[in-house]
Amino acid sequence: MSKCEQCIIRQFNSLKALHKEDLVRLSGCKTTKTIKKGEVIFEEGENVNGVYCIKDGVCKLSKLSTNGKDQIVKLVTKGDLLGQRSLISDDTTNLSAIAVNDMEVCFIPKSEIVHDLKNNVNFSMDMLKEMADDLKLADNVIVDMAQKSVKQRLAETLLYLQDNFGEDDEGLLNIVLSREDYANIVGTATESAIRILSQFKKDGLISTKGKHVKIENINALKRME
Amino acid sequence: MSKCEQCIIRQFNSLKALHKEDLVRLSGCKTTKTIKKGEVIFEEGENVNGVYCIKDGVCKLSKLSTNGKDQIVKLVTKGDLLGQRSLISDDTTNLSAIAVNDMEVCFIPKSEIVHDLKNNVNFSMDMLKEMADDLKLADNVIVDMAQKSVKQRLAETLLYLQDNFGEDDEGLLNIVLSREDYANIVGTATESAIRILSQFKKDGLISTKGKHVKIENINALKRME
DNA sequence: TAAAAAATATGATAATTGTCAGCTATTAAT
DNA sequence: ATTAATAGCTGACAATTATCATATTTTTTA
Repeated sequence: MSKCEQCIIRQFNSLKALHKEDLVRLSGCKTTKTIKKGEVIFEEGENVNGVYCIKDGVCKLSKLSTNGKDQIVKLVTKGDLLGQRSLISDDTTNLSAIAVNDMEVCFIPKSEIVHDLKNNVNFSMDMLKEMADDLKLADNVIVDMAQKSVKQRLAETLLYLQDNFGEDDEGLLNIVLSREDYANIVGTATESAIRILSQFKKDGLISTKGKHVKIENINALKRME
Repeated sequence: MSKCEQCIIRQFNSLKALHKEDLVRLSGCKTTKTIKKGEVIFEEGENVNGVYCIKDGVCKLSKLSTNGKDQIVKLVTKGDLLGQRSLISDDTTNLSAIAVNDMEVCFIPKSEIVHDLKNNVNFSMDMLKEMADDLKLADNVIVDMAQKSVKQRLAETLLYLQDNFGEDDEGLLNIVLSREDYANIVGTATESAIRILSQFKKDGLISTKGKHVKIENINALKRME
């Protein structure tokens, strides 16, 4: 069993504010899980009762709309925490979390996190800061959803993926999403997402290799925003 | 000059977690302002350098999209705090705040709030909780923007206004917005908002008296969601 | 490996929403 | 009180996006 105090992942999230003795304590009660692509980590309305620290992989946070379609609100990845929002609000989770690829995560029980929030100002302040940053990002998403066309949102999504996940040596995006996922991120019908991606391909903005996407003309995509 | 420790407004926000001596300190450095309808409290990109506690009135938080249109992200009202997000992120504000009607607010300098955040766990935890709740609401707005029609969003907005601002003895909503404001809340063209409100009127879902709106058939509005 | 299932792709069409123009009513300014 | 400015309203039309139908390709399962 790996030890939190030796884990470098914590440097990327609020857990970095914890002291060595706290990390040792967390190590003692955390559980490490492997999650297969497509597996549900938790579902909207559930009690999560803790926080996941993502050691590897990516998952999508989505919410079912009354029209029966899933909206992906956020992609959460290596280094991020998962489940803080509902833990802090002492609420069931408002989002479902589903693995986009194989993941490795550590689950830390709620009581431990609450203990540290109450006893370590640096930790709670860092968590507060993360939350404030998330809120700013969410505001930006709201504005994009409300004011931009599907084409613009899809272009932005591609740039976002490039920025956040990078590309491999062939230039292919380091994250693979289904067309349905793309549609659920930009909030459109799957057919519309497919159509626009095809158009982008025709126009030389992107190319594809199987399900992998490569950005060919980043400036043209940026100009669409 | 009124005193924070005697002000009942603080019961409605995180300031309730402060102790009497802290409130006395805040009283000494806060400034009370009257803001006229339409006045700008702060603008996107500015340094706010503190938090506003809203004693009376309503303001809209909006963001300018690249297409030149304003998107109203949130309405902030009596009892709410304003400016926490950017204070905590130590960032310029991402939103503009404009008074929807005449307001009375108290401005508390950043240094004071930061002092209390670091020294009063109850205060920082409450702030964290507020932020988490805001994030949940923002997620809901994202899903609505992405998945619902303009008509559905407008119906929801009317119900939201009814819930949050109530109605007077004639049944008129206790908040008056321009058609442009309605459009900027739901993220549509002003003409579209006008058209749909007219349709709602024809269908007997609402009635209007000048700029005041009255909800006539709440169930029909709810059924649209 | 063959069959079944799922994902991707594309066309046709309908529904929704945006844009532009012009007009009326209301509010503000002189 | 009159004029100017703003807000509200409506029609016509264009653009965007959703829906439904149907191939085709890819992936999964037996």
